[in-house]
Amino acid sequence: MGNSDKLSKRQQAILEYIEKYTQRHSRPPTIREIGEAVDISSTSVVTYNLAKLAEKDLVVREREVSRGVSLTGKAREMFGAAVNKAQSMLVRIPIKGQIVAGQPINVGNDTFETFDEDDVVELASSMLPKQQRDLFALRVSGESMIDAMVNDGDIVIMKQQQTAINGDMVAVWINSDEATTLKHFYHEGDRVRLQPANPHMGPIYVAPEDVLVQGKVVMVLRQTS
Amino acid sequence: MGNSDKLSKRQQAILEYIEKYTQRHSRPPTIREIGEAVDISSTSVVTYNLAKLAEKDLVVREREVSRGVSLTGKAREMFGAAVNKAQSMLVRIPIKGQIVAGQPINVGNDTFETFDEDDVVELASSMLPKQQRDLFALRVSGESMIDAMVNDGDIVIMKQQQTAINGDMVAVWINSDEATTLKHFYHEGDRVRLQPANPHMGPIYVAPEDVLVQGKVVMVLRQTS
DNA sequence: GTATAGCACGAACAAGCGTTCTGTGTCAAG
DNA sequence: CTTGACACAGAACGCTTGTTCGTGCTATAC
Repeated sequence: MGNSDKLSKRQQAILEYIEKYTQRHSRPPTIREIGEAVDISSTSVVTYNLAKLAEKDLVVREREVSRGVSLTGKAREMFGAAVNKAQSMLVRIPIKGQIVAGQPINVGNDTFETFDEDDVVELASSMLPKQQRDLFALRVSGESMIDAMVNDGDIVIMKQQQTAINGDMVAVWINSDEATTLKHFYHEGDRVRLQPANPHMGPIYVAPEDVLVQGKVVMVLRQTS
Repeated sequence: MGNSDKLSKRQQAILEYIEKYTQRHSRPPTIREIGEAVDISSTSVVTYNLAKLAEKDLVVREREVSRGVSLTGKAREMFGAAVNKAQSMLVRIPIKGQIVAGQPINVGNDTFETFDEDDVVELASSMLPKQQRDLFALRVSGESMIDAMVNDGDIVIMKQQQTAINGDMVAVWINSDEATTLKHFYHEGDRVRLQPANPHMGPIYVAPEDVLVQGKVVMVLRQTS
């Protein structure tokens, strides 16, 4: 509010330099480095401007500590920079292969610990369920999952489990059909109802011993560009 | 290979301390801070151990620079920490509202600079196109996008643009229908073909002046748990 | 004309911090 | 028993880095 909230050009440049330097060097700059970068020849002028930025809650300073300057969350949001909070970490999920209608999912006994760079999906932990163990990804091959509104080429993030509770979207192998399908799973008395995600389509009913739950779907991703 | 690859307990503790301190303070520790933390009373012993860790490609040192120590990627992977590579940053995309069939998308002229924490999608930059300006998210309301295999509740990540090239998945407003739809866009002579993503459904044809491209879809997200 | 605030500057100083030097102890190998 | 490698230790030093002080210029308010 008012003129006091405006930043001088020098102050704006200082903030940008701190952000860029910290990203690049994994540590904040010194007072002298800031001065050199924004064309201030005196360390006391840098200190004066940092004090002003601290008043505006854009930097935090620690006295008599080398490189004791950091940007506040408010400052980082000014840049639209990705704010890496403790709970929003990147999670890398291996793409274990493909999901194809005519064969069961092969997730094997791999421990997912060594995998190629090309075969991972990176997601923010905030987008995933709390329990992030046993996650893997499969890429859909073919049009057989369209009733689940999952297209050829989509990526399905799954949690490895062999049971389902009502409403779970699961990958099931149906023995009698020799097919894998993605559907919402419901126990109904002595049979299992498999409900497509597409509300215009009807369910199918199978004997419990005819289905094998191969995993629970936690997310579907479609990249269109 | 052999004993020389093993870390001493001191060296292991030093790496862990550097990692933890850097996460917590947004800057690396000093030689003296490391010494205090792992019970080494002499700065020269810390320096000696850091030199050993550098030989093993676990830290990088910069000479005669305060806090000039950082962990290598190899060291971070040892902890199973999320590896934040330069190209894999978290990007936060605001959820600007809903996409509903009977009204055009309202993205307004907002600059996306202030938004609630609850209304963002966090994604790895590796999952997004190179050009990440002008991205926003909309949550789908209703079943009108089912021909695009997009379900009620799905999140659509869009890029703000008003033109389309052939094959782009776009959100278009059709004046004569008074409807928003998501379809693949093709110029065909003097008309526009809008092709549903569901391969079992046929295209619609509209006059170019009857459609308004409101954005290009770059990703669709469905959370099922 | 005076006072105040904002912004700038150089110099000096103080504290932080990394490097170097010298010395010691332990252990394994010869 | 000797030697060499490894790990450790304290002290001193030198450089890096942050703080303080005094000064100057401009704009604004009274």
